Amino acid sequence: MARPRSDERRSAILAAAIRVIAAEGPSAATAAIAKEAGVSNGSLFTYFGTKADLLNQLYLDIKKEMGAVILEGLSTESDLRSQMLHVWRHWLRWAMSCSEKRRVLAHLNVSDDITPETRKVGHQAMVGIEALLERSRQSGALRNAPLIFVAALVNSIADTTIDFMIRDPANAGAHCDVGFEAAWKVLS
Amino acid sequence: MARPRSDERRSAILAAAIRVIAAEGPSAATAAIAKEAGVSNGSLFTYFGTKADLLNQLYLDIKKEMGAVILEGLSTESDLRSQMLHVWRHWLRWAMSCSEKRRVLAHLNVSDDITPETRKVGHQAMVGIEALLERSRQSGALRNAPLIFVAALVNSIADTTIDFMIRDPANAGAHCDVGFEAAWKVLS
Amino acid sequence: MARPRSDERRSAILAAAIRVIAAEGPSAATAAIAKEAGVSNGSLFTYFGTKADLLNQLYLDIKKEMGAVILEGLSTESDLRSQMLHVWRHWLRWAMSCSEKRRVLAHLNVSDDITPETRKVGHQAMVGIEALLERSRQSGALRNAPLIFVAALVNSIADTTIDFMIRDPANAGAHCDVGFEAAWKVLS
Amino acid sequence: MARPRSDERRSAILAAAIRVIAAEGPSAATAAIAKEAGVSNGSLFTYFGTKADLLNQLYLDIKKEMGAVILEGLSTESDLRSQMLHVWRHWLRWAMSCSEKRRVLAHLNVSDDITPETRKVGHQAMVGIEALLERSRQSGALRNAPLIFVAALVNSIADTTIDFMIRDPANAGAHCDVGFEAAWKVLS
DNA sequence: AATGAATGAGACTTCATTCAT
DNA sequence: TATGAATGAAGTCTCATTCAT
Repeated sequence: MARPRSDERRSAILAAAIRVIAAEGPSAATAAIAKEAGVSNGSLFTYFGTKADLLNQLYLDIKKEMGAVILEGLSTESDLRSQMLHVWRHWLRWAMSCSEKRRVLAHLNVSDDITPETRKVGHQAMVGIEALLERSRQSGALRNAPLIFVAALVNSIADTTIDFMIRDPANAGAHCDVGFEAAWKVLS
Repeated sequence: MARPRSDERRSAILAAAIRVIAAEGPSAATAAIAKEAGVSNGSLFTYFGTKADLLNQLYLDIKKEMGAVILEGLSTESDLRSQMLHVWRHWLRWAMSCSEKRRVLAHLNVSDDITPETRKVGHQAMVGIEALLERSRQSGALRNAPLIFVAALVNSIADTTIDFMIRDPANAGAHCDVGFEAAWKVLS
Repeated sequence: MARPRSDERRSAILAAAIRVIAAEGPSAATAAIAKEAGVSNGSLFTYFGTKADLLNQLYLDIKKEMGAVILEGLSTESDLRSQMLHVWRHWLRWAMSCSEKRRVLAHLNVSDDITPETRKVGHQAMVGIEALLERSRQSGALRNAPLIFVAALVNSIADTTIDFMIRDPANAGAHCDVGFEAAWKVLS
Repeated sequence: MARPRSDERRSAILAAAIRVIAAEGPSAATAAIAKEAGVSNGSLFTYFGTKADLLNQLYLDIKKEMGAVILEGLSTESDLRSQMLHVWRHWLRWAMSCSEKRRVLAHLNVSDDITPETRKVGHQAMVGIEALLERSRQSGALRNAPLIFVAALVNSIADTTIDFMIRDPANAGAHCDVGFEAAWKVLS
């Protein structure tokens, strides 16, 4: 009966947080985020009870989007390498086009404000890719290492690759392929 | 005589900074660092004009130590793989035994307080390893990629490996070898 | 029709205010009171235009109830001491059983939000007792002091007595009698 | 070797707190107190770690001063009534001349910020008077009641008396005597 | 040079009150 | 009229940096 809590506002705040945190890091003031969102200082706290809350939800939002984008349109029929390549390109293309989100994610990955619980949930968003990795490494040298270790390795290779693509966009395509080469070698 | 007198104090502050920042992140208060160093609040600022200053010098210090440790005792006569393995083990062993420094480095790597200039200088500390990498990848698939890209890839693989070694010290040796396997595959 | 519709809601808010303010003091949030009353945030302000409003009305409500309870069943035929004793016991018994209201009253008695006007009206609720006091002190040592001063003295003795009864309920009866002894001595 | 922490500043803050809290209650802003003290906002917190800290120390300060003033110049040779009268007059005169301190004390007496520990220590400041009360009531009607109850009764009579003296200073002397009359009756 | 008190800009969060629904 | 989201002023406390001693 009252003005309903608006998803639009919530999203506006999250979007603003991305822009501001990408620019200033997670120590950005909530007031700055609110202002960027065109929302009052206090309003931010009706949507997110705490700054840490906002950070955690932001983390999950981005992580989930990333996980979804990566698997988008993946055909399970093609051979593994093709599937991995598909995933790889989706992944890096997303990261290139949402470089702010990626920056934010990088910041939050080392932030003490993100709870272990949140990290666990965030990890769920990546299980689809892990499954693919599991199959891909089946006959590779690392077939007996812990899967999450292998996943982390591939992830770090992707991250590094993205860094170079962003830093040197002119050769983004080439970097992307080099990165894939490296990742695939690790798996096989 | 322009430098403040006691190198000891300077070192004490840096060492304290490592402990405190490892525990609380780079947002740790300068007062906390000074206290941990057994030095007064204000004294910190005669050795480091600014908090950012302290952070930058700390970054360089650690980076340089890491670079030096890694190359320590490297014999240039053995074959490349052996040399790389030697480096790899030195590197990860150092990271394991100085986990606080590593934590700090991880924090500073994403800190906005570290200037590009500092990063460039820090990079110098790694050129020795880069030379080895250059030779190692000579006949590998990535022989035409930018060297610093390849170096970054190997670096990120090392970082990830260290994470797992610290998280699961019981299997540190195994993780170390898995990581090396991955890195070597990328190079060859 | 100028009044908002539901007296029930109004009462619910006042009752909730007693519970919340007894627990948290007069700085309790209006939102907390509304919630405790099962009423919306904003609704509170259609019944009480202002937080200070609510506090003032609450003060009067409790004061009036107290005044009424005290005189309840007072027979004007018995001798003065018996009447006073009757009043005294009613008074303290009420305070014991409504300790939240008493706490609130104690808080509001020193609150800057209660206006002089409200205090004056609240005082009216006590005139019945004052009349009895006036007769009781007729032949006492304080017969020439201002009545309201004497009333205030007796009132403060009652308050102090109640404090002890609440703090040490096991001996509430004894404390009650000691308090009466003191009050009666002041009057005679 | 640095600028020493100044007792003067500490006192200035406490004095300012008295003025501001007397006027606005204990919810007065620390910033207002600092400003009134001619001290920076943050400086207040080097002298009192917390607002509650300040309040507690303020409470003790006033309570101790009151306790000292009351006993000042008390000759133990005169008869009990004279001693009590001496005390009574000292007490009320102090309260009259330091009405702000008294207001503050009244506020803090009901504040949740004052810890039980502080209250206990504050109570110590009054033991001198309690001893006198103990002797005074020796042969009175309340000789068997708990001493602290009797003390509280006398205290509340004093408080009420002071209220009237402040409210009606023209007759302060008369009120003072009436109050004493009442208190003495309670004891005898 | 060393100390640590002083400063004051901000940070996060709360809350009385207003207003769209 | 009831609701609860929106507002923004305030409040307490922290902290990098300066400065008196």
